[in-house]
Amino acid sequence: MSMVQNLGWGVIEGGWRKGPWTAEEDRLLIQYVKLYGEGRWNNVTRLIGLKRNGKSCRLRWVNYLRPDLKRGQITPHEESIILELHARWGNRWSTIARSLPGRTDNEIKNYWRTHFKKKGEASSGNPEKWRAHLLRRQQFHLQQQEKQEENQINMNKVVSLLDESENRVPTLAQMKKEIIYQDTSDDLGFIYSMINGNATGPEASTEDILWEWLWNLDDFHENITNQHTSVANFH
DNA sequence: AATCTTTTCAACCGCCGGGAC
DNA sequence: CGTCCCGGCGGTTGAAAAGAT
Repeated sequence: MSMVQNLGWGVIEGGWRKGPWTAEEDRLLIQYVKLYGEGRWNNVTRLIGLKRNGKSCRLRWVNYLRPDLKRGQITPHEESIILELHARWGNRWSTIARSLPGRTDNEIKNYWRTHFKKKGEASSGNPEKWRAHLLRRQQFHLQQQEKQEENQINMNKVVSLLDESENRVPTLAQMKKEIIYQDTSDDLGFIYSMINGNATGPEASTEDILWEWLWNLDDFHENITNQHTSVANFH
């Protein structure tokens, strides 16, 4: 096996790079898609000079770089869809993924395996862990709600600004920038501080009630997001 | 603070089906 | 026909992150 120059992670094997992608490699792949579109992945090396085989490039694009990907934690709503469709289809991850816009089969597969694979991991066998899981998510979504309310306030500012000054484009662009910045700030540190602080769970409340509550939060979140999008598109 | 254990998830692999030649 | 190439799928891996001791 003289072709293999290094068995370690992220180094050259037989002329192709493998392992985790660098920012520069991502840049090149994005450049490729911009110039030549998605597909024909084995042309990437020839046309852009990225030393990755076609399969690796495709995977990186569809699972990570695609701009229509929805990042961040799986929502309770999404989780319920995953559970429902998995019950119906089994491990047909790509089929399931088609019902979850912005989520990849890989992501769903990982999620299901880590949360529901082992018998009783979360659901029946290990109530403490399951409750901790629900609590963590509950706190997350509460925080999410606060963030969205903040954004709502900013959005109102934008709207009133729009009303006042008919054609002040630069000001509006500035506000948009501000909102987008807040929207994408992805600091999860608060979750842990909240858990450490007052982590006495929703004691004997039945799961069903909690679920319903989480669903409402989720719907609220989606509402706000949609409003935000429609304003952002209105420039 | 240090080390050992567990979990997560990005990226790999082999396999397969479809289309081009 | 065959066979070669590509892309898509699902299972698996192991480095890094998180958690436990």
